[in-house]
Amino acid sequence: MENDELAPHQPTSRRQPLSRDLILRVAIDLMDRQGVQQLTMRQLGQALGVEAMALYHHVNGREDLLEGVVDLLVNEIRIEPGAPTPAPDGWQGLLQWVAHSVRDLAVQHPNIFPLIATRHPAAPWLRPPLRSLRVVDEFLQALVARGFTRAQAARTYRVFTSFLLGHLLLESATLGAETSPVEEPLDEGDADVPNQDEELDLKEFPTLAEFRPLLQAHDTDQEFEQALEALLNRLDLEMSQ
Amino acid sequence: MENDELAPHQPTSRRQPLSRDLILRVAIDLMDRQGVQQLTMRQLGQALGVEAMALYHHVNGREDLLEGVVDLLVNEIRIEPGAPTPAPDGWQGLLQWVAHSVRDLAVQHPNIFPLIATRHPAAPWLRPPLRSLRVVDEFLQALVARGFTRAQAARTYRVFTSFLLGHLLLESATLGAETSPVEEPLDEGDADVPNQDEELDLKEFPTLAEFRPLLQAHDTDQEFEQALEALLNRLDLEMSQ
DNA sequence: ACCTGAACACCGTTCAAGT
DNA sequence: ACCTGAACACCGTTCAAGT
Repeated sequence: MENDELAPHQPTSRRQPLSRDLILRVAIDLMDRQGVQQLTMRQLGQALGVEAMALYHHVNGREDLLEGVVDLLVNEIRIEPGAPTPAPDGWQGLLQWVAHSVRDLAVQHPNIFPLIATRHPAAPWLRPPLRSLRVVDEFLQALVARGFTRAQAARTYRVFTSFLLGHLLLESATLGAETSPVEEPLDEGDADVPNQDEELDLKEFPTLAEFRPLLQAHDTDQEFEQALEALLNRLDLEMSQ
Repeated sequence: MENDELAPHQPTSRRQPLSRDLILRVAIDLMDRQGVQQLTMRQLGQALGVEAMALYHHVNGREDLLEGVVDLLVNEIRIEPGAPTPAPDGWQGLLQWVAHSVRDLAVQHPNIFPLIATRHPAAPWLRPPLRSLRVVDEFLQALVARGFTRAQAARTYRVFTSFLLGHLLLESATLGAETSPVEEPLDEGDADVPNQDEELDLKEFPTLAEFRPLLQAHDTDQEFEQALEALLNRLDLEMSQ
């Protein structure tokens, strides 16, 4: 019943030597399960079979740890597909590929994506979620290689990051709502109405009550594809002017 | 040189009686200046001329405080203009109005907007930044009043919130980067190159170095208007099908 | 070289006690 | 009714000391 129930990443036996990379990966694992705020240096140390203070030899404090986690995850984004899949030869295909690559990241780490979305990048002209130098460099190069002028590529970077951030932050929030426990304030006096999981008083908002089924019933995948399609059309229009 | 330099909201003289609303407003004031993370119950108490423990009579802990701040700010969003300005009679005019209303909020509180963007709403079908029951109710009603079917209104709510979140979170991040101090890790050995404010090593990324001026030079206002325009066109197209 | 023990300066939060 | 003092169980982080 205590809080040491989460299985440590390593069994009690031998442990790997500490390294920044190992620390970051275990941190990601813990954050995926509990959320970012609940991750503690002491808990992270324990999961690695080490005292918390040992982490400071590989990581420059908690802020640096979070920065490292964000950087590691963002750098997993692939701008061009790997060997088996051929590189898309049109810019539309490229943007589709990148969009899905980033979406996979958001869906796999819904509890961490808000951190990626809100941490200040190294420079103000870097925009989450494409906020690592390597990734942005590759992205812009890939667009230029497909015929964009530099001004068009820069503009596309801005429009595209806005699109990804809006859609994926909302999608990850929905996914994260189940995983990440939000402590209930407790006690309401009379626990009379046992309204399922969703305890929400819509008496004052009849319009909203009417709309509720419509608001929850929607196809996330399809809407992402549609919005992406609309974005590509818009860019196509701008390009040809 | 200590940390009690920020002027308390009240002069040392007499102070107003404590209330949830006053507490929230002072909290907002402090968060605007220092960022969310740095706000402490003890510091907030001090700014109100009171011990931290006194806050717990009006606010249900720190989480509830943050929730209250988000709720208060989101409820400042006006769906229809007030008395002097006439209500827009088309849905395009309505969405324009709301978009600017939300944008004002983001620009006035760039340090708090990430909190609004990432906190889990009361229900999974509520989407930041339009995440208060009253605001969403009014929003949907306003759309229906302008001829939308309910399905169209619900869909517009989703598309519109995605749009706002993407654009405004990125805009507020740029604004917040100046206000919110990020502690520098310090010491790099040789402090040889005194490169202005922006200390970033682009040697490995020549493409990026080339692009940098293009990436920072852009008109935020104009791009917001253009993107909004494009969104309205897209919705218009969908409507007429 | 890498990790630990003990300590410091903080947190949020509780609760009995004051007025 | 509302606020305070003192205390509890935590934090992140430091630093001298161990091996």
